[in-house]
Amino acid sequence: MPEGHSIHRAAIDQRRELVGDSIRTSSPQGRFEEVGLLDRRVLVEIDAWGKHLFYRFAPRGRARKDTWLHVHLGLYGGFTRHASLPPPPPRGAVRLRMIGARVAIDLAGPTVCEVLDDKGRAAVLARLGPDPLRKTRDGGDGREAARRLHASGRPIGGLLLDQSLVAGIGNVYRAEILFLAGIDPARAGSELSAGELANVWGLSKTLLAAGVRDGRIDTAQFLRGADDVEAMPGRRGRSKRTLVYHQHTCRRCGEAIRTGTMGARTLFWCPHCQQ
DNA sequence: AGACGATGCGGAC
DNA sequence: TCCGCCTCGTCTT
Repeated sequence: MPEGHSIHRAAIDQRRELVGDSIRTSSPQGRFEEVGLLDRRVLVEIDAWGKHLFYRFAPRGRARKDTWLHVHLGLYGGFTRHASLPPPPPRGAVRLRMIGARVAIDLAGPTVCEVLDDKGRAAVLARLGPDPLRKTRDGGDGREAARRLHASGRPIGGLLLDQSLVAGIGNVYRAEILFLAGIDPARAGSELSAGELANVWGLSKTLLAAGVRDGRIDTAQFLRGADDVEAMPGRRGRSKRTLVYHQHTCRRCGEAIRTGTMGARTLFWCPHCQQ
């Protein structure tokens, strides 16, 4: 489920159906102990930054300050939407259930589900680099991201997973971005030209935005002649189409795709197309 | 019934 | 560098 595109997709969908409502919150599974702090507050905004979601709740009673719900899905977290109210009994381990006036949303398996004040939220944001899916704070032209990537002598394949440099890219997109950019993942960030860094940023924007639009990862659409790439079986019906991630043969040149570990994750690349 | 893996990441060593 | 978190569909026994 979760690279940056899934998070922004969830923000868009939930914004439409939850924002403006007074939300009933509960933790059926019981592992979210602060859940009562949010109950019956009005949800006024949902914001996504990289792989993080922030839900802003209006003050209740005499309180003055907004309260933020911070969610990070981690590796296997996910949302389930219930269109009919009241929602059916929770299925599986539901950490948080939010019931609005129109829909109910269940959250299961997140790495992070916590209540934050403004300060706490700012501290999370301070650890994140620019997000190519955002239009402000250098989500714009990518100069800040290029600066951060260029400042490191570590391999670009690892840098793209470092959320403090660029926020939102995960293991699938890093492989696809570097393939389409024609960059060998082992090259140092400091070694990349301004043009290459601009290209990495542009591809990050383009590929992630397509992921938001499509509701899945489909990078095969960006390589001419790769229309026949087969969709990989996905866990929840959604399947992805990739050019190098979990592929054996290069779609462009036919060379065998190489695999290795970089940034503690499996990296896929084409030794011929990525120099 | 049990093992395994997955688009993530912080913390211990 | 490795472990553990904590979830669940799929595959194996």
